[in-house]
Amino acid sequence: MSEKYNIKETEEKWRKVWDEQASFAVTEDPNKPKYYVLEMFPYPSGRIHVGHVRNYTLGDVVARYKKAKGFNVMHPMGWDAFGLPAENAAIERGLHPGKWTRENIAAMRDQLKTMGLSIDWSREIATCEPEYYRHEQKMFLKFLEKGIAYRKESLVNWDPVDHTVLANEQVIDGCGWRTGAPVERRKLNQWFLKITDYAEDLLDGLKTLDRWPEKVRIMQENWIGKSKGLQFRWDIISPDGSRFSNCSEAEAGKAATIEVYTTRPDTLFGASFMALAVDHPITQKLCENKDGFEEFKKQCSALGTSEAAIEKAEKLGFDTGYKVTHPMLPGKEFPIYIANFVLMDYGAGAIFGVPAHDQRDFEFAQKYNLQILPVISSPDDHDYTKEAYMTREGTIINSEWLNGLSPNEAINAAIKRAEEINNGFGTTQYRLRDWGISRQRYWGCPIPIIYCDACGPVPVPENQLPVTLPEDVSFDKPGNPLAHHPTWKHTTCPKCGEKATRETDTFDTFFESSWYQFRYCDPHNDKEPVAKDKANYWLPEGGGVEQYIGGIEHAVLHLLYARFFTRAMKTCGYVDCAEPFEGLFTQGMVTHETYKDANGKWITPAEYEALADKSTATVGPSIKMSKSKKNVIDPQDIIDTYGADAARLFILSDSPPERDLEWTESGIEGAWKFVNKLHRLISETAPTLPETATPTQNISEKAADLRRLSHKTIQSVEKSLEAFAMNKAVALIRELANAVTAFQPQSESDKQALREALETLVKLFNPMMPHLAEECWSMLGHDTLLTQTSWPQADESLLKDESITIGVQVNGKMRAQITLAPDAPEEEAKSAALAEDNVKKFVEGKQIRKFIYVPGKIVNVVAA
RNA sequence: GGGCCCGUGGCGGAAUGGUAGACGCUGCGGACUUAAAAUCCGUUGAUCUUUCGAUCGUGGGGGUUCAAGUCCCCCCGGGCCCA
Repeated sequence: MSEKYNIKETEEKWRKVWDEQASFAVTEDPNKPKYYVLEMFPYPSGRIHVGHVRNYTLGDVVARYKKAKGFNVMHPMGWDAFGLPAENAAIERGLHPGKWTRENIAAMRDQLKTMGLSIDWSREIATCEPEYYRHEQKMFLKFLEKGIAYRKESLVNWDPVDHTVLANEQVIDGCGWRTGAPVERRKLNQWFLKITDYAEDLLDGLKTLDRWPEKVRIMQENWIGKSKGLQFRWDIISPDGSRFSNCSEAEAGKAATIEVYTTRPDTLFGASFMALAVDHPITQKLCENKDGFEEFKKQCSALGTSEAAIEKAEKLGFDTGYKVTHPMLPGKEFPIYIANFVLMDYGAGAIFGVPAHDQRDFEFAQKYNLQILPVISSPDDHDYTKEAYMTREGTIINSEWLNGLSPNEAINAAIKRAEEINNGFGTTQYRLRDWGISRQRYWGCPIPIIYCDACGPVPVPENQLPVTLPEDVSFDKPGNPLAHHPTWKHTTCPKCGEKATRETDTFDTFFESSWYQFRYCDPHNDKEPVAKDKANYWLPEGGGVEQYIGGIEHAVLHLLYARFFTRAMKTCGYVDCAEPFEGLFTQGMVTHETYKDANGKWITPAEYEALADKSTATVGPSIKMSKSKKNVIDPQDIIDTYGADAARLFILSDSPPERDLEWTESGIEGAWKFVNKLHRLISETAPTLPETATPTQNISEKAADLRRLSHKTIQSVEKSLEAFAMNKAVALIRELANAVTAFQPQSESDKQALREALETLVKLFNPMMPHLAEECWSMLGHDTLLTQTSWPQADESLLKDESITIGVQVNGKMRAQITLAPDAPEEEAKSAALAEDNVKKFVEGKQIRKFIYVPGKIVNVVAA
């Protein structure tokens, strides 16, 4: 009767139809509410992985559902196409990064297309193409004009073997990831964006993002790290007891001072040393000609620049021999050290050490035998000889006029006193640093600047944009191929016409992903990044991407940069939007069990399955898929074997999307079985159904039940999808499918109810399994596309049950069940409950003290 | 050290303070089949009980409530972020 479902053929058929009819192409339509669904775009590594499948399936469910609900949905896709892996491929395999990238894009586009995503492919972008990056060069120059971009010297991680700059994540245990050589700290001139100017606004904006996970907002808040503190001065004393002066002759005699910033002025009196950054302006003065200082400087530079590395490293200091006087304790002096854990970039590059209340200071004090004086008595007998007490709870002690206060009171009191004696002032600081955007790389967007000996850095004139990358590059030499290129960087100064050279650095690739949400609105505009009217339709003032979806790993950097960039673009008049992403969802990872063979070597799931004797192998925990652990599943194999719909269904059904999903063979098989079951159900039933699903009078009890379930399921699936609970939506759909399977129509009206149930079912599973849904819709006799059909409307009158079974408790324990109308009066519930044998049994001989009845929910008889 | 999240059957997971375990996977029993696969039906928290049913049960301990997986306090374990 019914043929086996040919998944591959059918899925291909419908994708072709959608494609030919441009079902997902979208334009601005002022008569429809818009809905912008965006998933974080992929890096074109060459093949999609299961994480992509999860990400894009989630987005597609939202996009298809919202489309059916009548929204004008934009669901675009593109490629985060610049980045280091392309250069690595060039070095390892001799492929040009551009060729490698574009081939990968083509391959991955084909793969993504087999997933059946409702994407408007006409909006596809690739950030490595001049059509894209020319606009960010223009924007950069505009930022420069507005003071949002600037140039300054800054520290980088330098690989002395490769002669190259390393990102923090390329520094492993203080060594270059490729060469293994100890990394050095170096100073380079680099370009920065003034994200710190927006720190307060970025913080304020977080409060409006009520459709973001709390966790991400907290992470960003911590990253911005607003703190109130005290900035004040300490006087320097020379080793011979005279007041030190680094001032000019004219000012000689005045004491030199060090500006210090602290968030913990409450611990002021616990100070026992002062520590300066190696590159603090005064450091060189204090250490001139001191034995061992140059050696110490080298040690510090070997540490690299990442906070994590500094945190882990042993705390080392160099004693300058100078002292400082405590501004609040006249006559009290402390040694000045240069310390490896103090960075010029943080605070003022100078700290006063309070070993009892800061862990780094504590470690430092132990090493150099400095006093550890507690100035807060902890409520819980803290052992000050073991570690620092950093909590802001307790009472201030050993602190003169601060004694007896709480730490928070003491902070205010200390600031007040410093201001009174004109020694300092209360101030706000941010942990957030300006965004360094220079990368010494080839495969990125060239920074459009020309350096002229006479004129300095000069912007590339607009008519010479875009500055494109040269194609003929070699990766034979270490370092940046742009810098080695024989001709590319040589040009003339746009101002004076003399010989000049181009900036050979390129932008950090976070630059591209900071504004792509705007580019999708107007992807082929060659005049400007985005036309204002299009931007204002999709991303208006006070609106953003309705649903953005991606991994939690981008919680801070990408999302913060994009929020900043949006503001910078607004400042420059490009757009009116303030917050780019209104709704954010962060999905969990996809994990898989790990396997080791008898020799303790990692083996793949397939190799494990193929073992003759599985007991020789060990099965490890289910962890994030990684090539090194070999627990990777290739989604293409899955789609080829089970079809896109089954892959999508499985990914949605087993776990809530925010949690980790464990990939299992039995899970994907279960999904595949359900796909086939639905197909069988509809292909067998469809021919027996009447043409209309008009509900009729006098229908059977069972048909009425089925109708109620159909309509209740519409409502509950809708609710689940709105709440991003895709796993629950799938469960509800399975329930309806089970009810439909069990339903045996006896009459014409039964069959109409059945048609209604089936059509509802198909519409409801369409967002999850779109190919199958389209096929079933067609089998049900429709010649219009389901993709263009609206979401079913739940009939209010069918959402209520005529009778309902509720539990009866006696003293809070379940004893029986009664069935009555949902709105039955208390008297009726009481008599029904007390008539139950099992209730009688437990009430017998007792007095009913209380009778609780929550209509439609529960009865509780309290008896004693 | 601080902040946030999580802990429910053999497993993934459901449960506006109101019948804990929906839905699925696995297992077990059965139907169909020469046989198997596929499919379909039944069953599947533990213990006790012939049945009806009873007792226990959401990491542990306390509390609030007629009623707690859910709310509050303490503890244990795991994860993430910040120090």
